[in-house]
Amino acid sequence: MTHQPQQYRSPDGLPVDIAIFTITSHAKLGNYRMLADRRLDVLLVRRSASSEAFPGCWALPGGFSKEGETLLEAAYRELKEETNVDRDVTIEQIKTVYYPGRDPRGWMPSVLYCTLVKEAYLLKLAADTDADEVRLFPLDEALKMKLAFDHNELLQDALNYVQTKMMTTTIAKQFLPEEFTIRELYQVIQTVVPSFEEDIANFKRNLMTTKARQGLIREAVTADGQPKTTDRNSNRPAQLYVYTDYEPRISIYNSGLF
Amino acid sequence: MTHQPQQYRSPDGLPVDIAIFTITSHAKLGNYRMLADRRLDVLLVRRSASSEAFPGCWALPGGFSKEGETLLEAAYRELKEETNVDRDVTIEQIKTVYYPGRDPRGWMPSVLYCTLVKEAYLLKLAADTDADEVRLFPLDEALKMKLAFDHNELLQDALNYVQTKMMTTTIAKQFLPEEFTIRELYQVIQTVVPSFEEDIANFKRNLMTTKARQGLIREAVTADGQPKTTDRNSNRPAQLYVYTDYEPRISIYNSGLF
DNA sequence: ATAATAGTGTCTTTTAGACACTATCGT
DNA sequence: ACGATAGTGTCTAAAAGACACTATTAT
Repeated sequence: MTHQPQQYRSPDGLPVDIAIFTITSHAKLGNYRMLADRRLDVLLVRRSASSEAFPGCWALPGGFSKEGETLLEAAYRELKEETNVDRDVTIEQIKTVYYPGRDPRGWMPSVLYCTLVKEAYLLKLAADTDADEVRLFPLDEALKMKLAFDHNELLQDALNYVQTKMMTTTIAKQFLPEEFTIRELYQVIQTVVPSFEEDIANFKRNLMTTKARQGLIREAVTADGQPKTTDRNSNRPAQLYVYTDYEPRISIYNSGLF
Repeated sequence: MTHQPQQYRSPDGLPVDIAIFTITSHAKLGNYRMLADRRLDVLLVRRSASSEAFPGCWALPGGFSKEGETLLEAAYRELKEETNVDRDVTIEQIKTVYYPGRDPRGWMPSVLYCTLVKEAYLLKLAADTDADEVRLFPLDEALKMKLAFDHNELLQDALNYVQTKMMTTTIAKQFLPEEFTIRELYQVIQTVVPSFEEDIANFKRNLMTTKARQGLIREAVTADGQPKTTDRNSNRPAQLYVYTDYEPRISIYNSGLF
């Protein structure tokens, strides 16, 4: 990389880190079709053994934004480099950290992003990459590890952000297929925010029939207008739903605390 | 791809901009004590006529973070430099922008912060500074001006952030005295989020008696345990309240849309 | 008495929560 | 018939919303 001498010499990019979350499914054994267990995972990469700082440590993926590239573009590039995901995923900026001593090597801010990726998009990951270099960790496990730099804090910040957004926006859709069942929606919310608990019958009614949430999701229908169902979670088919583009401005799943 | 050691020298700071909001009071004329009108204002500074970029333009205050200083410390320093406020105010980070061509002079990201300052803290501002260089603008006016750089967008982002937080957290307290009336609280919310409208009698009842919001604010009492009142807004004294440290995790003022 | 804000009371509708119950399907 | 999930119905309690009413104070 070349640069012009200036009053202060500066890089043409900024360091960008990204927390890539996914929900993995773990089928239960049994004679009947049952709901899979689900778990929140985060993708970490291992720093090379010859790294100057934190060699061999697991860390959030990241890199420098390049000349002519926005920060968000750099985040998308990182995502693609690590997971080969090059699809319609949303990436959001969480925060920027910079304080003296953050990196033993000197000046090193970091702009933290996060994204929620459907499990299906990551199927190739296991096949294509060396699991000793890039892999998904269960979130609670990752939080207990000693990550490089201040990545434990960054990961916690990202988690808090996602949990808040999960209860106040429709980001659950990023973890769900286009068409999903009420139970799947409920399960996604609970996987991200375990303290969310509600009678599922009431959950459905509150979601579908109260004024403030009317139109948040609607029933999926086939080409000829018939209700669309799936039997992927149970023998008895269940109604599918889709999100509309309505974004309520409060906690969208109940009107009290969660 | 993780961070590479840098091959180039770099600045030891980052540019920091700060949106400083306040609510100004404007007393109405009349023979009786009346509630003041309130308005949301933002502080802007004028760039010098000899600036290389955007000379003479109004802009959000900002500057570079210094060596040995965190970004947040830099934001506090900026706040003090512009307003002489050196008190218990909260400053929050909103976002970081960086994209090619943002600054005609070259590399220029910006880390945007915002803060809410009580009007009382800014009383000296008018006296101490040249109003042609630093002054408060009504927010709607500021949004219509042609500000330097991308500060129109930054200001809008800051406003959106504050509006969202106003409805989902207790930041209203940053605009209020320690002890305030229900009406003052209501007025602050409405000043920041004009679409918030509610029968004030119901507002009070919902705030004080519903389970999810129980304990959010409580009645102020004197040393001997008597209810504390004020007559600053009306001839009839009104009960004062204080915030507790309870932070509900939903829209805290009603359970529907706002 | 009046103007202004503070505060109470009551009635109706909507929403929340608990929980028992029925339905469907593959094995 | 059974296991599992899907979905319905009903009763009670809590909350929201509309709105009329009373209270307090300086002038």
